[in-house]
Amino acid sequence: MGKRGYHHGNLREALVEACLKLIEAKGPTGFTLSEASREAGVTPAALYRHFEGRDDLIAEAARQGYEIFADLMEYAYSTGQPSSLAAFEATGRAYLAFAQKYPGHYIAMFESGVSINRTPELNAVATRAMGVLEKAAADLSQHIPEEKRPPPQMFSAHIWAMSHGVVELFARGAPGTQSPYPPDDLLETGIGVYLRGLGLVAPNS
Amino acid sequence: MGKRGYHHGNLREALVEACLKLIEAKGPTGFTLSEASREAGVTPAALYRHFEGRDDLIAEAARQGYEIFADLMEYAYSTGQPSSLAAFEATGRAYLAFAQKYPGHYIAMFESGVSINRTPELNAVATRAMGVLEKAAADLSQHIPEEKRPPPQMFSAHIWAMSHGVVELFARGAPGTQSPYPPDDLLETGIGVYLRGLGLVAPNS
DNA sequence: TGTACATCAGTGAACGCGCGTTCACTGATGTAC
DNA sequence: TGTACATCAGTGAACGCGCGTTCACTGATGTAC
Repeated sequence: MGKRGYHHGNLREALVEACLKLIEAKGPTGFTLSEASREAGVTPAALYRHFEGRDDLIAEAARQGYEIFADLMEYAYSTGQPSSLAAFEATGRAYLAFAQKYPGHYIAMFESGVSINRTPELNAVATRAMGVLEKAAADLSQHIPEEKRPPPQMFSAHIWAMSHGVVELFARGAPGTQSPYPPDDLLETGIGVYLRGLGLVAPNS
Repeated sequence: MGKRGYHHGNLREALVEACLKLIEAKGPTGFTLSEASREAGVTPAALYRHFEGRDDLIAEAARQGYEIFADLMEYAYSTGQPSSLAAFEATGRAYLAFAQKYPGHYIAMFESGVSINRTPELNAVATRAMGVLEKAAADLSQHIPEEKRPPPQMFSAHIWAMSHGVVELFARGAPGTQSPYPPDDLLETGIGVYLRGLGLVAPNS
């Protein structure tokens, strides 16, 4: 493990990790490929053995992120079964937990400008990940009286938006935007109010 | 107006505009000061007559953004008076409208990493802007039965998070994240459900 | 109206630097026999 | 177990380039008299 002299052994991964670290620190366009190579303990030219360039590197970071994300979301979803409410709330918590534990991946996925259609694999894994959230929303919306049931896609878009907003504004060290509430509580209560608005949880619980 | 030969006439503003345009196109760290100067039709050195450097330039862009934003929010708020619900909803719409009309400013304000505490003026105008949202939320929360009333700061954090999430995910040409609903509708309905959850609008309206 | 002078915004040359990308190379690893 | 050879991951030198920042300068504008 680590470098064993001339051959690194696992350079591709080391470069992705360097990239994640730098993205976290300086944003997706705030670092250079030379920095990433240096961080991995290798000449800049070596990077080109593994990636076509910057976009390719970031896309791989995003792909790995979606992979982890999809797994976490699937696990959370199944954890809450058979209650569709519990499953839904678990995915919400998993979303935030992922963003906090893997900020570099999160940024690569949602803030770097990599297109999800860049490669078929990227598209596939991203679809799998977002599919869990949509499924959880669709399950849950079965319980809403039909006449006041929003389309599940709209439902999940609302939840995704609130989750993403909480992450961006309150979970990162955003400048001057700290709120007196921890992000977990904010998301939990926000989703709670929203679900109450849909008639999915008791009005005065 | 425009450049009149040797003296530009309004270079400071021209540089801010170039900066906004470039931020919009390439993100807050994706452009160089040389590009910005070139865009303004001027030597890179000229920029230093007006700004200390990159951060200073972006901070000024953000400051101007907060100024516009605060005015828009105040106008929207007063428009909805005397109904606190109407005032609140108007500020929500104004938020989204601002983000769409001034994407460069929006990014400089909320995604560039400029600290709101960089200068006293920046802090002051940012506080003024966010204060409107908080005031609208506080007004409205008077109408919530006391025992189920969340703290107004939490209330406004929820709304801000959802608004920001809608902007980031659905209002920009985000990669592969387009939803079948226009952002305006998404935000309107999302806030609607949320307010219903607080008992602020009729359950089946 | 004209002239002399102060002010100051923008110039252009210069600097050292690190960047992305290429290339022929070299040295470590794996494998056939 | 040993040897010859193929493979291939990483090197290091090289390139041209644009960057940020400085500096003494120049030329336009404003103003005092």
